[in-house]
Amino acid sequence: MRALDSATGLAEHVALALRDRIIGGALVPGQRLSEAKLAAELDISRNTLREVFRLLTRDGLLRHEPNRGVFVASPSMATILDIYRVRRLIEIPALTQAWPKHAAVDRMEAAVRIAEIAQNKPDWREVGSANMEFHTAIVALTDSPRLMDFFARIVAEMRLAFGLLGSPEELHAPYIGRNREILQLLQDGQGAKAAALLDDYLTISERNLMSAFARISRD
Amino acid sequence: MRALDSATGLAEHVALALRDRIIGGALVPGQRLSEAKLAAELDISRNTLREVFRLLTRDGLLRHEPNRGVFVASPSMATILDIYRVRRLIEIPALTQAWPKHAAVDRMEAAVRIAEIAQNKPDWREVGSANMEFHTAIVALTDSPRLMDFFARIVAEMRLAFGLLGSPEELHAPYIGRNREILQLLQDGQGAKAAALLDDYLTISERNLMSAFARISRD
DNA sequence: AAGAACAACATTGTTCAACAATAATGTGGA
DNA sequence: TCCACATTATTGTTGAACAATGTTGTTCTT
Repeated sequence: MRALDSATGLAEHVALALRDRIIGGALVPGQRLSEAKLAAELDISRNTLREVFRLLTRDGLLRHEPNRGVFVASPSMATILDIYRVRRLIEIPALTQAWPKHAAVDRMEAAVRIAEIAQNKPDWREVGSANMEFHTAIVALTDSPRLMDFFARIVAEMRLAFGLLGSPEELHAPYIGRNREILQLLQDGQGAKAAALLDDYLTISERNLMSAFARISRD
Repeated sequence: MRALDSATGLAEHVALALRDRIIGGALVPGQRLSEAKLAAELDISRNTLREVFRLLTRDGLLRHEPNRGVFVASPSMATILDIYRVRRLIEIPALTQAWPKHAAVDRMEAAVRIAEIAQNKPDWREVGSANMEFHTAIVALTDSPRLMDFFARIVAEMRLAFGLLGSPEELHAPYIGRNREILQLLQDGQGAKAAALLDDYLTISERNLMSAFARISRD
């Protein structure tokens, strides 16, 4: 038997580890992942690795081509556009109709605080994580298990894109203060205004991502 | 080797078949699916069956409990509520901002026509399928691969709920004419009005489903 | 007789080795 | 050079085996 895993599921455990390597940029987008090599490297059987692949494919981090293998997903401009369209569709109504005392508001507040602390270290990777958590908490305001599942996939894809782009400071730093404002408005019962601010945020963030993307595309 | 499969992937092929059995009601919601028995019955290996399970779990048709097995998902009222909330969130903006000459409009029209023909046979199961296709086409108006993926899962879960409820006539018949109207408004460039009509449709449909659900819950 | 401890039993989780099916690669001939 | 064909590598699938966990049934105690 392998090492004792914390919860359940060796596959899920390994998937977590592989996800970090993908998001962390250790695996280049577009790169093919050989079943035999990776299975040996991760010290799991091919069958289990295949399950890991399926899990990560579901999250949009891997792409599976029949009889050819799996590849690290490579986000394109179309990917970014689609992601932000989805984010707009989900996050804005979530904020608009949110109940200011919803438990997820505490999650939002905690995320903002963590981001502010990490900003002073500074630890931009943690700022990025906290920012994602902030938006995940926004979706949690809906209490919709399906939306939360769906958004988790979106978050994974965004992290992949961020890791690909590097320069976490310029990608995450500008939004910490804005998140605090959004939170404040929501707590004051002004969900609509908070949503408007979020809309701005999404526009700016999307533009930033796209231009960073254009930059590396010229290489 | 097994029978020659049409496209690629024995697992996907079997998943299709199993999905039909689940949706068709051959498998009772909540029922546990034994790996050994099902693998023998479907004439595939346990490993492949496990992959099938994962595919259907992703679609929300199966529920996986670690070390206990997989079970046919059993939709609850909470499921229906969540599904309709998601449908509203996705379908209404899709229609509102749709381009009347989008290719998906043809899919909508084809779906309406098929439903009208099936209504006269009458073949209520086909009416149901056509109705689903109509709404799938609405989501396709967005050109968002992520939304389309997501909605496919929602559709699968709805079909499971419909199959569970039976009485396809009262569940599907009332909406054929309304779908035609929605299509007409969209083609006339009145996306907003079409969306308003769709909103009504969703309200009525949700209420119908819920009351049908309450009926069987009293058994 | 009721309930708890414990021993079978069954099922899922994971691995391994093998072969089939398909794609990628290399080689020879026109 | 480029096509056809054999070779090789990789994925797809299987079956058997064992470990880990859950379930069930039995016995012992009170």
